[in-house]
Amino acid sequence: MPEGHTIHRLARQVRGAFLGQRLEVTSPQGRLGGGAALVNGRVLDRVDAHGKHLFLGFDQTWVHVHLGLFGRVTQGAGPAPTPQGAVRMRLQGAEDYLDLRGPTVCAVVGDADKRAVQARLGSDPLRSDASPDQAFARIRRRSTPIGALLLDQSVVAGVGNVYRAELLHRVGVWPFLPGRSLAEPVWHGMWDDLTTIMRAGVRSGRIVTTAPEHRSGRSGRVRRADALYVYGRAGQPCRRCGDQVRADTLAARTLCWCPTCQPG
DNA sequence: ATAATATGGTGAT
DNA sequence: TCACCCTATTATC
Repeated sequence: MPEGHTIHRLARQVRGAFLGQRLEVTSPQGRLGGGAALVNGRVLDRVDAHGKHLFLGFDQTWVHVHLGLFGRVTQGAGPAPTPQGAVRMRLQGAEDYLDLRGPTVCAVVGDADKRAVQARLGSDPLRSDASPDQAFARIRRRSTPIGALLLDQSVVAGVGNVYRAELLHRVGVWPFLPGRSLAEPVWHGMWDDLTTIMRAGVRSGRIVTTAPEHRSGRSGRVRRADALYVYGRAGQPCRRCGDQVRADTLAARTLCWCPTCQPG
């Protein structure tokens, strides 16, 4: 679930259900620990998403959330039921409640801490203040493969293993191309495409990158097996050219790519 | 029942 | 590069 689109969608969801409300904030199974008392009973006045980080604002005091690989959020109507499993944070608003489980980060922080986190993050294609030029400046001074730089959150914030693989395939870029060898027009094409597919992800709540002509099912909802070009498809035929999708480890994660569509 | 796996990240070696 | 944290789902005995 959690790449940048998930976090921005979550931010939208939290704004819709809780913004402007005085919230009951509790931490049934720890994590927020005593921090819950610092924001409990206060008004949620801002919700900010940057890359994979979410910040819930209570007048300069923030709850910093990072879902990591396993984090999940459930929201429901009415008063919250007895917590099931390890609920790390629970919000109770006027009409809805929200439970957070399995996050890598869930902590109450100040303004300065929030700024420090964001200072470490690169441009987020889903934010209005995003700068593709800043990202490119960081890419072009590295010899690291572009496939690794895309996962580096200080270069581009919000890209995960699925968007990395799908973007590289859609734009036909060789994953091992050194950052400094990436031509500027190619980067701008990548940025635009990334913005498109990530915005679509926020809208639909899932990652779908295939064009209709590359799906087996012609109509209706896009089937799970039809949604992606290469991610998770090692050894299977490329949807575009039929060549075998291969898998390599890049930046400590498995990257699937097509040697024909993405030549070196 | 147990193991492996996963869309993430940090800190030690 | 590895160990480790966090959890749910799927695969394998």
